Amino acid sequence: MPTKRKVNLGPSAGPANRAALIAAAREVFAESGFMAPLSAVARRAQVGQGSLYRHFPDRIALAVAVFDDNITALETLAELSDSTLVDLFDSVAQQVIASTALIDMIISERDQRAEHLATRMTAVAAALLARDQDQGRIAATVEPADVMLAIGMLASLLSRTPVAERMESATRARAIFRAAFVPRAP
Amino acid sequence: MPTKRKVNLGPSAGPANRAALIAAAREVFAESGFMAPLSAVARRAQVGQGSLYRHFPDRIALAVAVFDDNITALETLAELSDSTLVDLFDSVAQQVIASTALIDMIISERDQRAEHLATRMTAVAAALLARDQDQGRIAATVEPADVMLAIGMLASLLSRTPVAERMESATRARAIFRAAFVPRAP
Amino acid sequence: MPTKRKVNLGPSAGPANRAALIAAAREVFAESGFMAPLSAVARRAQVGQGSLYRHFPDRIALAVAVFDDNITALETLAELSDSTLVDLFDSVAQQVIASTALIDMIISERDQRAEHLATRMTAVAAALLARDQDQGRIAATVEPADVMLAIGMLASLLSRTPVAERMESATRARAIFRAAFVPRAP
Amino acid sequence: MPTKRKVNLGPSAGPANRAALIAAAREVFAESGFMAPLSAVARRAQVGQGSLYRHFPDRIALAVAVFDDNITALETLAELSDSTLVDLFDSVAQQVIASTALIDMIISERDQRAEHLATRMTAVAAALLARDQDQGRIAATVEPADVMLAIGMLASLLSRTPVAERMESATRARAIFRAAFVPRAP
DNA sequence: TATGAATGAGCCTTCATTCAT
DNA sequence: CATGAATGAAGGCTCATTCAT
Repeated sequence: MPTKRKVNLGPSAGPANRAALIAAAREVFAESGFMAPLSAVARRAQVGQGSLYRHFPDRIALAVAVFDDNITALETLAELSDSTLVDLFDSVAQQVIASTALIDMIISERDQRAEHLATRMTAVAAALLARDQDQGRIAATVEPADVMLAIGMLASLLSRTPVAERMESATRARAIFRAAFVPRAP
Repeated sequence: MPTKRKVNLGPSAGPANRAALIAAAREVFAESGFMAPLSAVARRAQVGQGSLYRHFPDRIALAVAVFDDNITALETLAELSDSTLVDLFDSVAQQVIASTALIDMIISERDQRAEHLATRMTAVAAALLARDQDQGRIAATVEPADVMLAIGMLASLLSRTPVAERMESATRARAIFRAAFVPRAP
Repeated sequence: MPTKRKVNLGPSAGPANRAALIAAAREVFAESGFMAPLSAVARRAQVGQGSLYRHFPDRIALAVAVFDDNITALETLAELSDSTLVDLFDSVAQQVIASTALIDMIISERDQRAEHLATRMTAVAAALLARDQDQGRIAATVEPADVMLAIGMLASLLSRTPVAERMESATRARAIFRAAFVPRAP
Repeated sequence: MPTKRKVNLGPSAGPANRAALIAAAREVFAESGFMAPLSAVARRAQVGQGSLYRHFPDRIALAVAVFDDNITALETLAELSDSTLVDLFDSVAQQVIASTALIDMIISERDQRAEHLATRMTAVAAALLARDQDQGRIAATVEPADVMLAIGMLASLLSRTPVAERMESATRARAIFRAAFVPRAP
C-alpha cells in the first residue's frame, strides 16, 4: 500500500538550494508583496517546502536574507565620495519601484531582524545627510529622523501605488522632499 | 437539509446592529487594517456573519460606511473660512493616527466607491490649496497633486507605523511638508 | 435607539400574496431549477420571507402549488377526445422545455405530495395509452409504466440539457419513443 | 499567525490517500450526486480538506478520476468482438445504478475534461452501433446521436431514481430502447 | 397577518507548518 | 539532508429558518 518517491539527490546541492530560495523569494516578494504565500517561493525555487523551512524558519528570516543585498547596495552608495541624499532617495525609490516588500517589512515588523536592517539604513541616511549639510546642500535643521521619515513615506506610498503609476509618483515625491530639505536663504 | 438553532432574539435591534457593525468595523480596521477579517467585525459587533453580509455585501461597502464620516469631517473643515492646508494635514494625520484603513483603501482599491471617497478628499485639498495660495501661505508652484501625494505619503506611512509612534511621526512629517510648500524668497 | 419600520398593509392582500408567491416560484424554478433559493422567490414576489413560510411551510409545498397547474393541463389534454400519447409526450416536453423543476421533483422527491402529482400524471398516461391501444396506434404490449418511464426519461434528460439544445433533444427523443411504442407487424 | 496542530502522521500514505479519496468520492457521488459537498468526500476518506484539494483542485478533477474507470470499462466492452449495443445499455445502466454522477457531469458540465469523457463514450457507442447495424440487429436509420440520447435519458433517469427502484427502471428502459432500435419488417 | 432582519450552520478554499521517508 | 504530502485552522460567503414588531 505504501509509496513511491521521486529521487533524493542527497545533500549535494546544500547551499545551492539556499541561493535558489533567496532568488525565488526576491521575485515572489516583488510580484506579490511581503505576504505572498511561502509555498510559492518553494515552488519557484524548485525546492521542497521542508527545505525552505530548514533554511529559513520563518518569513522574516527569508526576507532578511533577500533584503540584505538591498541595504548593502545603499551602504555602497553612501561610500561613494560624491553621493548625496538625493541619490539615496532615488536609490530607495528605484528599489521600491521594483519591489515593495522591503519597506513593507521595515515599517510593519517589530522583529529584531527587521529592525537591524532599518538601523543599517538609518546609518546610511545619517552619513549622507552629514555630508550634504557640510556642503550646504541640505539645511542644517534637518535631522536624520527627518530623512528616514521621508524615505519611509516615499517607500510606503510607492509600495501601495499601482506599478504603472509608481514612476510618476516617485518623481513628484522627490521634488517635494528636495524642496523641504534645501536650505532657505541663499 | 434543515438547520438547528440556538436562540433568535429577532430583528428588534434592526438598525442598531448596523450601527454596531460600523462601530466594530471602525475599531477592527483601526487595529488590523483594511484587510482585517470581516468575521472579526461580526464577532466584535456581536452579530451573526449573515447580518454583516446583509448590511454590507462586501468589504468596501462596510469601509465606505465607516469612512464616510471621516471624509465629511474634512469637508466640513474646508468650509471654515480660516482653515488652511496645514489644518488639513493635521486632520488627516489625526484620523490616520486613529485608523489606518481609510488610506489603505483609497490607495489600493480601484473600486468606484473607494474612488468616490478619494475624489471628495481631493476636492477638499484643492479648495484649501487655492485659498492658501491666494493668501501667500503656500508657494504658487504647488499643485493639488502634490498635496494629495503628501497626504497619501503621510497617511500611508502612519498607517504602517505602530500606534505608539504615530503621533511623533505625524508631527515630524507635518514639518517636512510645511517646509516643502512654504513660498521661497520673502 | 430602536427602529423604523416600513409599512404594514395589514392582512388586506391575504391571498394575493399567495398568488404572487406561486407566480414568482414558477419563474424562479424555471430559471434556476428546483433547488433555487427560496429567498429569491420571496424577493421576486415582493413578499416577506415570513409570508412565504406561512403560506408554504417548505419547498415542496410551494412546488406542488406551482406544478398543480401543469398536471391539470395534462389532465385536460387527456380529456380531449382526439388526444394521443404523442400529444402527452409533446406536452410534457413543452413543459419541461420551459421549466425543469417539475420533473426534478417528481423523480427525486419521496414526499407524499410529490407522489400525488406523479399519480395524477400516471392516470393521464394510462388513459391515453388505453385509447391509443384501442385504436391500434400503440402496441398492446406497452404498459402504463413504460409510458411513465419514457416520460420520466424524456423529462429528466431535458431538465439537464442546456436550454439551447432542448428543442432538438426533445424532437429526437420523441422519435425514439414513437418507434418503440408503435405496433410491430401491421 | 501560526497554527496549532494535533497530530501529523506524515505523508507515509501518500497515494493511499489519493485512492481513498477516489473511493470515497465514488461512494459520495453515488449517494448524493455530482453536487455533493466535497467536504463530505474528505470526511469519508478520513483525509484533511487540504489534501483533497491538493490531489484534486476542483470538483471536476475529482469526478474525472472517479469516472475514468467507468468509461474505460465501456471501452473495453466495445473491444470485445461479440458485444452489442444492448450490452452497452446494460453496462451504462449498471454503472448508473451504482453511481449517478457520471451522467450528471457529462450532461451538465461544459468543462473540457467532462467533454473528453463524453467524447470517449460517444466513440464507444458509435463503434457498437456500426457493428450492430452491419449484422442487422439495429435499424439502419438509427444514428449515433440517437444512441447517445437514449443512453443519456436512461442514465439521467436512473440518476434521479431512488436506489431501490433503479434495477426495475433500468430493465424496463432497456426494453423500450430495444423496441425502438430493432429493425422493422423482418 | 405581513414583514424582513437576525441567526448560524455549513460549504469552499487557501496556507503555514509538520514530519515520515 | 531534501522532499513533498498531510494537516487543519481560518476566512469568505450563502441560505434555510425563526421571530419580534
